[in-house]
Amino acid sequence: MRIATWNVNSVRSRIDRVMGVLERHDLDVLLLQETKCRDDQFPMLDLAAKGYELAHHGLNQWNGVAIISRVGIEDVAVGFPSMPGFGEPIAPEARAIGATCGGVRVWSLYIPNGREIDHPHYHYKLDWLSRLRDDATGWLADDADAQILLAGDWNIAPTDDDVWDVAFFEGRTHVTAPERAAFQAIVDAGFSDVVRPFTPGPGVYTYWDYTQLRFPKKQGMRIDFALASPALASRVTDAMIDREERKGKGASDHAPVVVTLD
DNA sequence: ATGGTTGTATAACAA
Repeated sequence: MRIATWNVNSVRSRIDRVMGVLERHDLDVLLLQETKCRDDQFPMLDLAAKGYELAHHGLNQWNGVAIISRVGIEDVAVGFPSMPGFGEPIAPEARAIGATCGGVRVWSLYIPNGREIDHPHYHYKLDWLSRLRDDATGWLADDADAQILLAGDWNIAPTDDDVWDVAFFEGRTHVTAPERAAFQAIVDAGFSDVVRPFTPGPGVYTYWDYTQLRFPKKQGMRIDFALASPALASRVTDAMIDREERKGKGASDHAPVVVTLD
């Protein structure tokens, strides 16, 4: 079984690349973030022809998360139970969707960006991660053998090796101590990064800004992660970051992250 | 040069 996560940055503008990623990696499950469309706008025709089912949660042009699966989609959950909204008045956001696919509970997660340190969105980001940690801790408490994958765009570089220049990020989000602590708290709850052992750093990234020729200059960030529960982590036999997908005209600014299970 | 690029509800936007 093979599962990938990818911040696609608009599924409508990149459906051909989505089909290519599914085929190239022989994916059973693809978790997407930033689909940037409502449920009724999702381009499903080619996917259905290839035997894939869809669970999508999209409300507007900004967010949107999806699960594409050819091994079934059961018990779909729109958001995790304690997930907070954002804004004034507080509005729900399409940043998490969960389902059981082929016996694995998968979550496609689009963690809030944070925008700027101490911006209201930054505090929302930390609250969002704290509530995810609390819920995920409960899932493992209910069933220590649960096979759960928390995967997506975390908008956090957990270590200095995960950014191209530490000095550049001073005073910016994604690398601050509270964000890194929030990420580590989920690791401490029992969810381990199953990709890093197969893609050791530094200099290994999943995201490159569109501007400033960041990709050809190899100036990226590792911010997309697949965190697995203990029972699922023990099944992982391989993982890779599909840097090739970032090349060429019409690429997303993120690369797919692919995990292979026994 | 608070600059560049890309997405879409084309905005005094979000990423």
